[in-house]
Amino acid sequence: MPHSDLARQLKAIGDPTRLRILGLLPRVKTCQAGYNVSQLAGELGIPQPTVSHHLKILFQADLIRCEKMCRDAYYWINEPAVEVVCDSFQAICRCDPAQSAAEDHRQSSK
Amino acid sequence: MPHSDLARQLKAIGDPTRLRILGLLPRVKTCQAGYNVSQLAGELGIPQPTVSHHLKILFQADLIRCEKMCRDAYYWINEPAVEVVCDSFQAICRCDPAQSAAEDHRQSSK
DNA sequence: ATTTTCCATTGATATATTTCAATACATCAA
DNA sequence: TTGATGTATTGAAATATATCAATGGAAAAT
Repeated sequence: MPHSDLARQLKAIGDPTRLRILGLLPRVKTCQAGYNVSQLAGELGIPQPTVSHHLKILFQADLIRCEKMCRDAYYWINEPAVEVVCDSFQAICRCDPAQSAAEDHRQSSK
Repeated sequence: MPHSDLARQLKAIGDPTRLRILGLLPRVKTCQAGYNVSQLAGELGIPQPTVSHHLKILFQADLIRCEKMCRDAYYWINEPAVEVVCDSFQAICRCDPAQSAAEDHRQSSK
C-alpha cells in the first residue's frame, strides 16, 4: 500500500468528531441496526449535514460500510480495513530503515 | 485519553511526508545515529525547513523524540507512544457502542 | 396528491495546513 | 573574528478542511 493511501485513511481517522462517530458505530452490519444518520446527529449533538460529511470521508477511506434500509442509512465499521491500517502503520514504524532502503534500491534497479 | 488528543496524534501520522519520515527514523535512540535533519531532507528530496516543520508536528504529538548532538539533531520514533495510539484507536473501534453508552450514563450519574 | 421524514449535496465562511524562501540562531572550524 | 554548517523560526501563498444553513431528491405516511 502506498504511503499516500495509508495517509488518507489515517487522516480520515485523525479528527475528533470522526473518532466519536466510530465510537458509536457498530462493528458489524447488524439487523437491529444501531443509529441511523439522524439519530447519530442527535447523539453527537451536531447537525445532520455535518455528520453526513464525516461519514462520507470515512466511507471514501473504506473505513466504514453502508446500507440503505427503507428510508434510513445505516453505517458500520469496516473492521478488516481498520486492522490493516493499524498493521500497515506499525509496519512502517517497526521497519528497519537501513534494510528498507536496501529493498527500495533493489526494487528500483530491477 | 480524550478523543481530541488521540485525534491530534492520528492527524500527525496522517500525512504522506510524515509517514515517509517515520519510515526513515530509527526505532530507538542509536549511538551511530541515522540521519540528521539535513540528511533526512536530502533523502526525502524536500527542503530542510519543510522537514523541520514535519518533525515539529510529530514531536509535539509525542510520536518522536529528539536529541541534539554537537551541531546535529537526531530524531527517533517513540515506540511506546506509537503502540498506545494503535491500541487506543482499536479500543474505540472494538468497543461495544451500547455498552459504552451505558458506562457513560453510569459515570455521568455518579 | 400532499405532507412528512430522512439523507446527500451545494455553497459560503472561517480556520487549518502544507510548502518553502528568507532569515535568525547556535555551534564548530580556520 | 570570520566563515561555514546545521537547525529552527518566520512570513507568505496556495491549498485543504470543518462547519452548517439551505436545498434537492427519494421514500413513506396521511
